[in-house]
Amino acid sequence: MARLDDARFAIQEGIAQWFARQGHPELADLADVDVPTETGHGDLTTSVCLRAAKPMRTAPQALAQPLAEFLRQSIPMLASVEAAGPGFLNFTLQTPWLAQVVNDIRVQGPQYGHNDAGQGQRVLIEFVSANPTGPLVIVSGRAAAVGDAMARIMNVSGYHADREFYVNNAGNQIGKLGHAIFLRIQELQGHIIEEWPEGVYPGEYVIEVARQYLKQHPAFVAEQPTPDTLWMLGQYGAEVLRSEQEQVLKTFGVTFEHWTFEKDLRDQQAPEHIVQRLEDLGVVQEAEGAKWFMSTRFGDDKDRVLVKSDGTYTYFVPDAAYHAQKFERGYDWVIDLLGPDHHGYIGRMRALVTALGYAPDHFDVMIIQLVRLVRDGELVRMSKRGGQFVALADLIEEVGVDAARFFFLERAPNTPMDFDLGLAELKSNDNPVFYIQYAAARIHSVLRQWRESVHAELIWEPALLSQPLERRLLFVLARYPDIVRRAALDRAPQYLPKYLTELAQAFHSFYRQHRILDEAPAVTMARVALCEATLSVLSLGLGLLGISVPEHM
RNA sequence: GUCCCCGUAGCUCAGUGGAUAGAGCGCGGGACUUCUAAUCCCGGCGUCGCAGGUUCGAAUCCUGCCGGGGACACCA
Repeated sequence: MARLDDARFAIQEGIAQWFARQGHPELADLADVDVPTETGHGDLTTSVCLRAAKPMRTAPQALAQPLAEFLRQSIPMLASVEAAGPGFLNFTLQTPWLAQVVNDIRVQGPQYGHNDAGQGQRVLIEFVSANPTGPLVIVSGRAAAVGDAMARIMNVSGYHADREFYVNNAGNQIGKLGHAIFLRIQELQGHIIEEWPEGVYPGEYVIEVARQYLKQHPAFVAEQPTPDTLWMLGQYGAEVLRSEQEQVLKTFGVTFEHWTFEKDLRDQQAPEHIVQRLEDLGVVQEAEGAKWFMSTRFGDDKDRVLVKSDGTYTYFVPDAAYHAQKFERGYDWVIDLLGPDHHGYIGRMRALVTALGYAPDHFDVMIIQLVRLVRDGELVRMSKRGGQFVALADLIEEVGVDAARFFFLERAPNTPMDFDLGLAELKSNDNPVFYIQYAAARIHSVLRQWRESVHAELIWEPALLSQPLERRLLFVLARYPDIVRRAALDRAPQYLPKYLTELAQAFHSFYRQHRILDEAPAVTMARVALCEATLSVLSLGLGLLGISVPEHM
């Protein structure tokens, strides 16, 4: 149990007791106890008097005074309880009690911040899932950073989260890729390609794939582009490109527990099965020569075609089969990270989940908005279609994994972002990643000198951490478990970068104001303990983001 | 036309129905013979797009409107 929660529960308990004594036990539910948004309103605050005044037919202030008095006397870890403003109660924690958070952090070690928000539920997070027809682009990096961080955050929040990459290696685009490879091979074998057919990838990277194929199959001669040949080349290219994507993601610190291939699902006749299953449920009808899923019955805008009049499936069918399979695999939560162009897809997929009898509110879609690259205030153009684009691999090479991940995670996933290349490259105070890492490096440096020095081993004394800047740092450290839990429940990884910036700031202020090593031994001991705790939380938090913790900078 | 997301400080953005709406950047000033100055300290009057509504209380919830972006295929 986290320290701040202990205080929160003690206060809620006290409030419940007091309301019970007033003959209103039901009002205890109104007791919110939160960290105030503004400093100067205590460590924790409640608006319960404002909420309870009406049902009790009295003024908030009339409740605040006696309740404050009661809580002051009944809750030991409180230093003060103040009635303030229109009827808020502001609580200040006893500093030595708060200082014990340093021990909590030491004792819990890597478990600090773990919480049970997920109650053991299994979660499948599907993300990136880029078509295997080219290198990963920038927005895939954003999805990778967000999906991976969400998995890490949920895994310390009582969920069992798995990461999954879905490979669309069975659709038309594979044929087009095959065609592009075929044409490139022809080029390499001396043909001149007059013009590129519509829809065939002209990207330069295809030349490399073609070259590689020829190296492995020197006898191949590109003459007739038969469907079989194009399909075979497409499969070959898809696997080469998918494998390159996997490597780039690995460099980026992102690995997947599962890779699911559309082709495997097709081979297992999953599309046939899902159509059959929907037919058995009586939610399919034929019209205009096609088979339709009556998704409007389940809240969708319009019904969706499953089987076209030419007898082939729409892309929705394999996707539907895939999502059904996710739930069948025993996941309690299915989370998809999708691009903004897919939001129309949410309604039909949720309708499907509902039709199949799974819990639609356990199907979450996080929309990952577009990323625009900016340098010196100007847009850096990227366009996959034109064959020129900025690849994720280039971005990583240019700004490094840590800066890239931090910038992607800093903002709410579902708002469009400008990625400032100039700022990310900067190894200076303006770069927020270095600001946080610098705090860790400073602590490492201090602790190194501490270990190398001659000193007595004392038990550190919490009462010695009483300076305002020490207290501020203690309080930020105590908030960490809350931040992690909220990030997990709200699916909001951006809470962590913000928190870590605050933590680094609290540390830098403290460090600038106070000496650590050349104080009286007992003071040094307490501050060393505080530094260790800070380093520990910085490391845990950066770890959840997949960002390194340097010992030197 | 229908639906979704977004409009908050010069810029980039936080903001969980609560108090005087906050950070970073930029700009100006100051601080190192001291454990890493990649740091710290000081400086913030903004129609929270507009108008209604709900509420003791709204940037936050509801309705309408304005502006920006996106989605609305028997394409994937």
